[in-house]
Amino acid sequence: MNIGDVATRTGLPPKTIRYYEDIGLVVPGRSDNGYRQFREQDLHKLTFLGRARTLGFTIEDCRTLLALYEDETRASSDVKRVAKSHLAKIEAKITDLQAMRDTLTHLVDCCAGDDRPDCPILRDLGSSS
Amino acid sequence: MNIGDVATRTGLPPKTIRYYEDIGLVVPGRSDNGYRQFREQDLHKLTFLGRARTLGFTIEDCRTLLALYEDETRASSDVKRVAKSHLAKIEAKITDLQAMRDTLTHLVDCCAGDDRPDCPILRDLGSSS
DNA sequence: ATAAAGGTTCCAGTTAGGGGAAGGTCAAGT
DNA sequence: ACTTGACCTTCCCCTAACTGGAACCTTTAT
Repeated sequence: MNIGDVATRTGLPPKTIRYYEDIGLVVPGRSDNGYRQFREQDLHKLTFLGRARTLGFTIEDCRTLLALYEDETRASSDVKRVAKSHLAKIEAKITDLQAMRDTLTHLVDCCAGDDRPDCPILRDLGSSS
Repeated sequence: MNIGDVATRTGLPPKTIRYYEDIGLVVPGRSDNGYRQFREQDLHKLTFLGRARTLGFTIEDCRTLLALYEDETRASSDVKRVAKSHLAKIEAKITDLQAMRDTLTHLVDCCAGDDRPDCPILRDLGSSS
């Protein structure tokens, strides 16, 4: 299977697939003409990667998860640890963003948004707090 | 005032302050020895930048906001527009992260996390859905 | 005199790819 | 047989917003 077909079937852009080969996440074979040749196994791995990335795992997380995925003797606790650590980061980010949102919402609500120059948003940004 | 003092008073690292000069957000003077000399006005601008960045505005947003801040004749609606656009992006990100969190939470809850290899997390990642 | 603490510039690296150039290959149509 | 267009290849530069480090200079304290 050529890279275009893999791209279609996994939903990943060809560029991304080549990148994943570059950093050693997949190792497709090569045809005589130099084209990459993907097997079902590669496709499966790439699908795995796409799904993990959708869930916000970093590439390094993906590398770890992929190794666990391929290790038939792994302990599920190892996987759970990675997932929980990632989950904690996501929750921290959500908390951060919510704080930003709350502050900004308040400021936006306070701003008249008309032709006059007076603006509570700028007033807040200009204060040291 | 030297960069170190400015760093202390604004909470921004010296590296960041130099970077902001590089990209033209502040233009401190120079002493005979080549050291940057910051005035109160620069300090004020940097504080503004620090606060705006804390609220997640991009550097380009900051550039816009700073220009509005310095323009005594701006319309508050211009500021409000930038803020609302940023707010929308923040809310989109929160929604994204919440979806990730919900999926991951579910998966983590389903995983025994023991010595056995069976793991719903990997099972999910491996499936095309 | 010397050493520590501060300042300077410049270069490289970070994430996870995206854009685009220059060129080789393959299948179809004329 | 030739050409066209779609596909593939490698290569290099670009992104955001800094951070780290090297090599070097200046000021301050001992």
